Amino acid sequence: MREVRVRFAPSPTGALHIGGVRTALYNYLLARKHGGKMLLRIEDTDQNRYVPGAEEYIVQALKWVGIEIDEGQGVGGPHAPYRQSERKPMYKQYAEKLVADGHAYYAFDTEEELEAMRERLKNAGAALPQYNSISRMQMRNSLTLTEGEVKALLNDGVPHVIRLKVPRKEEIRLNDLIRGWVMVHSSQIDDKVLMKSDGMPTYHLANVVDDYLMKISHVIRGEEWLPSAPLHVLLYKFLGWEEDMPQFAHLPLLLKPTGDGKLSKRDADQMGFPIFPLDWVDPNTGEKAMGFREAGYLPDALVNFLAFLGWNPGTTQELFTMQELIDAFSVERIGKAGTKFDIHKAQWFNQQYLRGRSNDDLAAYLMASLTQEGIKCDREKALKIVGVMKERVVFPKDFWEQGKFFFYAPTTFDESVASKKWNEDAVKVLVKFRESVLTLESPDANMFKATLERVTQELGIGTGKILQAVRLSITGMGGGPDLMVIMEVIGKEEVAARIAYAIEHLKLKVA
RNA sequence: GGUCCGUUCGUCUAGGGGUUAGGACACCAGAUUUUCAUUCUGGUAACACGGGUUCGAUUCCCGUACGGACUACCA
Repeated sequence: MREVRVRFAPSPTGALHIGGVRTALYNYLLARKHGGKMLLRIEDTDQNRYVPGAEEYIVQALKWVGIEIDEGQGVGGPHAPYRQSERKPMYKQYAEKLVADGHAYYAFDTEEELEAMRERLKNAGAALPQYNSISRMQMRNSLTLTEGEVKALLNDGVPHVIRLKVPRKEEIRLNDLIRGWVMVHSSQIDDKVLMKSDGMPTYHLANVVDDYLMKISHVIRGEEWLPSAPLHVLLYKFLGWEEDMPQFAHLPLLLKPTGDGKLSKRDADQMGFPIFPLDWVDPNTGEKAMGFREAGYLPDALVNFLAFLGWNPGTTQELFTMQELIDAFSVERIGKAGTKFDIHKAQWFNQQYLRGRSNDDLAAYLMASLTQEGIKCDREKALKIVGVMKERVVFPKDFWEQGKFFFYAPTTFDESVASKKWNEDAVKVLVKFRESVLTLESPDANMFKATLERVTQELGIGTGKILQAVRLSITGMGGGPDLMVIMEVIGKEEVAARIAYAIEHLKLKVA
């Protein structure tokens, strides 16, 4: 079997879309599964759309999610350079060869002439107003001009492109790994530009030439490429590379969560979830977008989630490490239908992975948040907080955001809880509890608990009846982790102070 | 418009000529938890439609509908 060599070939026109990450992931999984190579090639043949920083972003993003590049931009390799703009001189000879072999031709038409042609065809009621086997005979190209005229134009440096001479009647067949045989008639394909007038190849030429030169065995890419895949097959044939043609696998698209249509940044913004792996600031517009990383997603959770968007192992196992994904992966099990993007599932994965982290790691997350807030906290305390919060967080930042009461006394109290649970009995208990607590010697959770129970017993009030009021006085909220542990963490003075404040503050409300 | 691709619970999906159509997320209910969350148990919920083929079709075939992609000297 041929060595598996796959490539991820993004265009540096902005931040890497999450769908792109999934494409890269599937490529990577296949490469690793078969002990093959994963390449990264930058497809920057459109100089107009180049966005500074995009390439670095792509490299960083792949690195963050754990997709390792064996060969390509950023790491080098035997087929360098891996940036198509730097490979510019290599493409022309293949285009020229196609011309020499009668499979391509020079075209000198101006933009206006092209526009006029389309207009004319449209008015004539043509199904598709394009440059093809019929219309090309009315245009200015090396098929209609004499050899001498063509030479003269070329010598004069008249701007021109090289177009593929697509056969008039030919059934083009393509065996896609995911979709099976796809048949397209050549009459449906237009004479695509192969070399642009600026001397750069178009995607179609560059992609085929590079995949051949880099010995790519499988082309795994988004479904948006399926319509032009037959064109690529034609190119392999005309270039005499049929034997080395890679296998194709066109991935189903990622769709927006509600309604229909391709997932876009707009949808993500509207629904408040990220669409890029990392934070991104558009250098042209200055527009900022939050990344999955910054939103608190763990890379292994994101990878697991992404892997399941369009693929499944055929078992009921849901949680997979990268290595397990590699072992279980197969292109055959990739689905055909588009996949709606459900951020809930991503959150669930994140929660699962976060729980899987050691308390030491989690404490580190919390301490990082605290440092940002300018709060000092020793490791022991952080460990305690993390231990009691672990089962209730989705994101690392939740330790801080949902646990602020560990560091700040509440200044406001949840109205609905106060109105329901704050009453004379509660206040009675709190007053006495506060006094008792102050007499304790560095109390732990159990001592707080014992004290509270003793007080309620003495007053003949059920602990359950007033516990939420106690919680309210300490945290300002009606829910949260083990209250006794909270008290242990903040200490008896703080407990006493908060109770006093709460009694004072809530007095008016109740009266 | 044309070409191509697709269609199983709300979502991701398993399955596949005869099944109580399975799982996960979400949702709902009960239990546990002194609260909330967790956890556990249970529940609601799907084969787009119409024709064939067949003893039998959700599964195979053909249409229709719906959705998507593509239709640039962009990738």
